[in-house]
Amino acid sequence: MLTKAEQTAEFIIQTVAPIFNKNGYAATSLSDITKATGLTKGAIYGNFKNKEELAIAAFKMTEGNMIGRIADHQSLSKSPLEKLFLVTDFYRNYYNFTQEVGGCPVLNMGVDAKYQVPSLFKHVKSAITKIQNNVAKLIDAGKECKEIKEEVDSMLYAKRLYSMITGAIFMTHTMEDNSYLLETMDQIDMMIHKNLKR
Amino acid sequence: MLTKAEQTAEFIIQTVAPIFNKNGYAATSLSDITKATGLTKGAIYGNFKNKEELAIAAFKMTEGNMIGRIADHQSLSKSPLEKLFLVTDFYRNYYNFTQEVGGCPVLNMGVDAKYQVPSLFKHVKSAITKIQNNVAKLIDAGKECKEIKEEVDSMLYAKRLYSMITGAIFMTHTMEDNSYLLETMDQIDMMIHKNLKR
DNA sequence: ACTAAAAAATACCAATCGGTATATTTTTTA
DNA sequence: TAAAAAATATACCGATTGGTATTTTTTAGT
Repeated sequence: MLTKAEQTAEFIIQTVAPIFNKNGYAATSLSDITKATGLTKGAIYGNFKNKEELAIAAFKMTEGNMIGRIADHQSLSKSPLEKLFLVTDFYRNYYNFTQEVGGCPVLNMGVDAKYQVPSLFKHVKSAITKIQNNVAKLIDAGKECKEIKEEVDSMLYAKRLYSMITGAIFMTHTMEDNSYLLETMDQIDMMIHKNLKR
Repeated sequence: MLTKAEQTAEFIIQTVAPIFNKNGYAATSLSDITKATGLTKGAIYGNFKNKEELAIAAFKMTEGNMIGRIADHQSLSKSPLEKLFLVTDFYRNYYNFTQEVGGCPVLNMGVDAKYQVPSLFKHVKSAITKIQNNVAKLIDAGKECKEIKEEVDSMLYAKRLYSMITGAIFMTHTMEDNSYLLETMDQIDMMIHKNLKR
């Protein structure tokens, strides 16, 4: 059973994560946080050391949630190649998903935290590495079961894939036009068919 | 001849642009601005209505500078197809360029200003539209002089190109690894050869 | 060189910032 | 159910925020 404090901490994180994600670290004030949660500074600082630690906790929660969703979606198929297509399939609905949480956490915090909150920025880098490695491993597994060409450079394609996806996320969000995301996923699917598939 | 005020305004913009670009709008304080310029608030507010107007002026300057550099680089060739390759060539050196000015202004401000400074965000969108239209026009010109296939959708490819470039910029900056930018430019060059070139 | 106008510096404003020490309330445990 | 412990609220801190009114300095025109 969770203690009261653990419940509160979880509640604060859930409430505050989209605010940090939307507004960025500096533009999210303690009063924004108390107003949104309905709690006082006492409760916030009783559960978190400071604003920075709270922002990190919030990002880690959102990151975990996101990676979990991708993993869940991938589990729809056993085939590595199919799982790759499920990745693009996941990102086809990403605009809706990210609007719930105030934009893409990796993109937003990657830009926001870089020069402002190095401790948080490290977590962004690690999140990217995780997602990228997941794709690389998928490609390797695809080679092993003869679905994917032996000669493809899995890391090169993992980087390509995630780089393209992130670009599409940025464009869709700033141009407020989902077609960037959809067209890029089509393009990636084509790439998988042409360059990866055996 | 420029008046004193015009000189000062220009100096303030030049000094302050990289700071806004690096730190974002909210995290750039008036005291950051006075410290960097060596001027007082009186001088700042004598030349700009407020922080917001200054941030916009700073972005417009950086944007103009950037678009100018792309245009200059394109003028190295008369051929539309060659100009397309010069675009990717430009972005191969983009990591160095952006480190001077504290990161990519379009990317940074696109993320930073979206929910914070709508007036500034509009300018980011317009900057993207300009660059994208420039690429689309290049493709159209390429069709006209028979360098590029008649059937290619110029807008689709302009969006693809800029989306991929932006993704690579983000990845290179947050992973602090220039290979994303270089590999993406290789990939785009390949795409031009295979899908656009006649 | 003198003067009017423009520009920049100074001094100040209320509001808000992140954070803390203390008091109060709510849980938990005995 | 009473006491101990944990969690939350209150009240406060100095520093800084963006912005302005006023004074001083500098520039430009004669």
